[in-house]
Amino acid sequence: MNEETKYDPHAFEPFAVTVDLAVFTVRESRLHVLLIRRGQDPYAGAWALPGGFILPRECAGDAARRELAEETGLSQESAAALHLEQLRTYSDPGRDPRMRVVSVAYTALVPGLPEPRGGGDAAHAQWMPVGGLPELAFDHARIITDARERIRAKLEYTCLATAFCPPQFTLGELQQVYETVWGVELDRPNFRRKVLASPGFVEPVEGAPRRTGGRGKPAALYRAGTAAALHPPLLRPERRSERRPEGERSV
Amino acid sequence: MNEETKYDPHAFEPFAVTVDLAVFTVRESRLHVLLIRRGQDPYAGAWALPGGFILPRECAGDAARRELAEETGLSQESAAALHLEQLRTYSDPGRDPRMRVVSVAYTALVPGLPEPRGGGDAAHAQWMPVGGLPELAFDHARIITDARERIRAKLEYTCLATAFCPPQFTLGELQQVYETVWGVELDRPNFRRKVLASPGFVEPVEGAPRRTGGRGKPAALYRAGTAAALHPPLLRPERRSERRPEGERSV
DNA sequence: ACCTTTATAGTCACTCTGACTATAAAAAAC
DNA sequence: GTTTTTTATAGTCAGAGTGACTATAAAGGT
Repeated sequence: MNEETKYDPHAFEPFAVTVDLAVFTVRESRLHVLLIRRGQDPYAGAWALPGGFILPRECAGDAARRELAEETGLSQESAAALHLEQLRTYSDPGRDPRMRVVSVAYTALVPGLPEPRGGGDAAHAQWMPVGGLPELAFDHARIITDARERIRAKLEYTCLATAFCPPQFTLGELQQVYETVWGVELDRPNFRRKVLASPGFVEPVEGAPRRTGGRGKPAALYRAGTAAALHPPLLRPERRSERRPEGERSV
Repeated sequence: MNEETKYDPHAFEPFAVTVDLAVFTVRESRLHVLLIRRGQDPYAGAWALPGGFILPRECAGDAARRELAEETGLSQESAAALHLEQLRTYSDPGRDPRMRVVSVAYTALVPGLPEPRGGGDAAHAQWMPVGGLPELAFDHARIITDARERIRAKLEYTCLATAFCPPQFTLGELQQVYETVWGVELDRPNFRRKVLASPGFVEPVEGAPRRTGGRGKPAALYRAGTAAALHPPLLRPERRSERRPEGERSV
């Protein structure tokens, strides 16, 4: 920042700085986002992303973890273990009708099961499928759109998908994550081959295979590996069809 | 944001919100970043990224464009044409010793030539090679590190590299961008083959080939294509060696 | 003229990928 | 209890993509 010639704290109206959280999970083969119902104006009664003000001695990431713990009833420790990633900052002057609010949006991915139960803010927290969301407060619909696109892209070249899975999971469950987030069907043997060929993506668990509700042959269990990036990347099939038609090639 | 239970503008010390700009260019096969010398404390005399406060009725992106135009002497129009991308927001409570400053960092890529000349803030603006930067003010060294990593990654799967090139460029120049940003040497025929096979990455210009300072065979000229994403991606060679050794494969 | 330099064309083996077939092991249907 | 269905896993094959490399073309330098 170059405040040298412009620094005058009174020359500017105060900015409020908040965090917003786009927390996603996969349930019943559908992507869900965590929403809360607003109790006050503006947008009283509307659904909104969880979030809140950054405290004076707190960075945005800490604020996001704190809000997430508060509003989902998660313990501070399990919130600390979550995959939380800064998405981007929304600063449109009109995005909050009351005052100038700049919001740093974060994305978190959680395994399917945990129901948001909660003390305090979590009273009205609820998972909603991202298809057919209601009207959302502020620019939160935009934030969700951006977050979804970010997740879609990151599944291609990172190991992020395991963040949607419980500590132990089958390759079928991992494939469901990809299929749900990308909205495509993938060939099972090919998916398996690529995942297992990506070093550090998943590691086999030596325990017994699971079967529980499953109708077919029991699947082997895996846990998330240590790698963060995926090489080679797992490209989504759609994009391949953006290929230029034959004969149009340059030179 | 969930201000419903917490909204009290006086409960929080005011936050200042700024933008910081990490503007890169490739000169003489080295990546350079645009820095300005600070005239005032804190960090008087130190080098810093250009940037400044967001105005009351301005979003962060507009502020970034305005500051960039002011501090590089670019016209507002050419600044509007630049590739400007939000990097991330830095909100550490101690990052500015004077007060709580949250800064939204942006990355911009410009073609090699334009020397920052400037009215106003630009008086002390200068391109500095990213290898061996001096001590920087605030957390700006961190911002530059993050920005470089972002650019390195985006060259793989987007057409971003053309933003470093003038309107017309040779494939050799484009390759230099990759080699400079990635810090690797690439095989020229293979690079050529991959770029031309990526639909919409570059388009041939029908004019005469250039030769100017060149010592060898004149190269054909290209301009940036219309595509934003690169399929298939141009993976940097380093990462391939992260491959897991033979025999360690799961299952 | 020759050498050097850069651009461009092409080759070849290897890998990766998508599409597909086959087999195994469980639950559900009969 | 046998058959059918379902899911997991193994394997095959052709085509695309890639790295390493060779060859030729067209300029400037000596």
